[in-house]
Amino acid sequence: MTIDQQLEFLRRGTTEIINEDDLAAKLKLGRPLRVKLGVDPTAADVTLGWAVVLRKLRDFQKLGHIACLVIGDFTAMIGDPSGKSKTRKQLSREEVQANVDAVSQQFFKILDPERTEINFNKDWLGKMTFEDVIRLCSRYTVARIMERDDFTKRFQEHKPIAMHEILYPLCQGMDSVELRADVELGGNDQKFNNLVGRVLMEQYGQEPQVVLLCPLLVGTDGKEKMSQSLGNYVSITDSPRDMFGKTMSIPDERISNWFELCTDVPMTEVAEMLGPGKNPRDAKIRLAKEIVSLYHSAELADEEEQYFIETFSKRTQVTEAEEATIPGDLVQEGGIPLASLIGALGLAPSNGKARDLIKQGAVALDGEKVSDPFAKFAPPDLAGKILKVGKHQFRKLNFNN
RNA sequence: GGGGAGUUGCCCGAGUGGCCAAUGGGAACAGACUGUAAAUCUGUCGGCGAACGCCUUCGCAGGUUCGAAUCCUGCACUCCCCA
Repeated sequence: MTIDQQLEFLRRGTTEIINEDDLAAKLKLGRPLRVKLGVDPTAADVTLGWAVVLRKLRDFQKLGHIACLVIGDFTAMIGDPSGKSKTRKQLSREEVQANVDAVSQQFFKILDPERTEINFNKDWLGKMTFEDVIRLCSRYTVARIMERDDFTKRFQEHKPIAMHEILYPLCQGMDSVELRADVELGGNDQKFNNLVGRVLMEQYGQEPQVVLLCPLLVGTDGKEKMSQSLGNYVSITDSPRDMFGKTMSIPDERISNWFELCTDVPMTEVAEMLGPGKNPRDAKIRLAKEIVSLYHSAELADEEEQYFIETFSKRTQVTEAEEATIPGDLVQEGGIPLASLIGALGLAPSNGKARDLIKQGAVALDGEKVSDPFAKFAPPDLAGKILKVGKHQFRKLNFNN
């Protein structure tokens, strides 16, 4: 590949590269570049949103470069400033390692382990003395820190900003210095932090890193950015069924964006699928299949398409579902109250809510709506039946005496 | 250091002694309609209980009162102005 082709390849699915000339120059060096990506050690699941950046990192690996992951076990104490100014407790290396181990398995569904380096920023940030910290702080000004729109906004709204929070960008910048990063990848919200890295690297006599930003994937709600805490996410470890279903629930306006960021389907093809006279639903099915194929397999993707069409489009009675055993201690004279069963199986947060759901007509047994919130059933009458709660929760009941 | 304002349910926010489990909005959930889309309409939205009801919740801890989210005291935290 020529340098131009490489640039073209890397540019796909990014919002900004600061700056392209520097990147071209670095690519010309002909050596493997060190491409940094910061990782929060508390995260449990890799979401499709996170995968956007990981996939870009993989693109660099494909060109022969090295992925330098920085596990923010030190910076986790601060947490990326978001209005919660609590200092979190420091995680022990063992705790961090356990998280990292769990998450790396997911990483390597995307990344090439041979070209991945894992670092922990506690190794250098944790060793800085107070004097080092003061010297570091002297290299940056309050005004520049306050440029961060998050800080600006909170300041204007009279919301608290704790002192340690403003150290966060500096910490991340020090990571780049320590790793001698050539490139730093990040989501669009990381722009400020990553740029601080550029400034600090120059201050420490290094060539500034190139910053490459990826757009944030909007979650399944179509509004907020995808995140675990908002519950609008698809995890790359989700079952094929969930992955397919969640993808089908995104608003139409997001289809194109999801194709661009989550799949390798050429955008010209996507434009075609969404063209005039086409049903966006079909494009969405294709999208769901692409995603399932990527993290599971094409076969499973086909199966899920069938299941989806049968169950939700044609509304055919479901015959197979996750098995659930009826807890024996629910059995009482006159049968098991259905609401209690729903609560006990975790299909509703409480029995009261379960009753509400029944009243609202959200509960069915083998396709037959149950509308009496106090309905009771004898276990043998329940065994083998499919319990449906809400739009998409199904359980096949069984009972052991 | 001085003066002032504030802390309510997932979020925002009303409530200043009983009619408050606490108005309203948003979010969320369910139903109808559909393409598990959007829009719209309807309903639910602290826990337990079949129900009268009971329990827990309005920063934390005490107190006054027959009765407190509402009054008093102390503590914690936040914001503003002055230095």
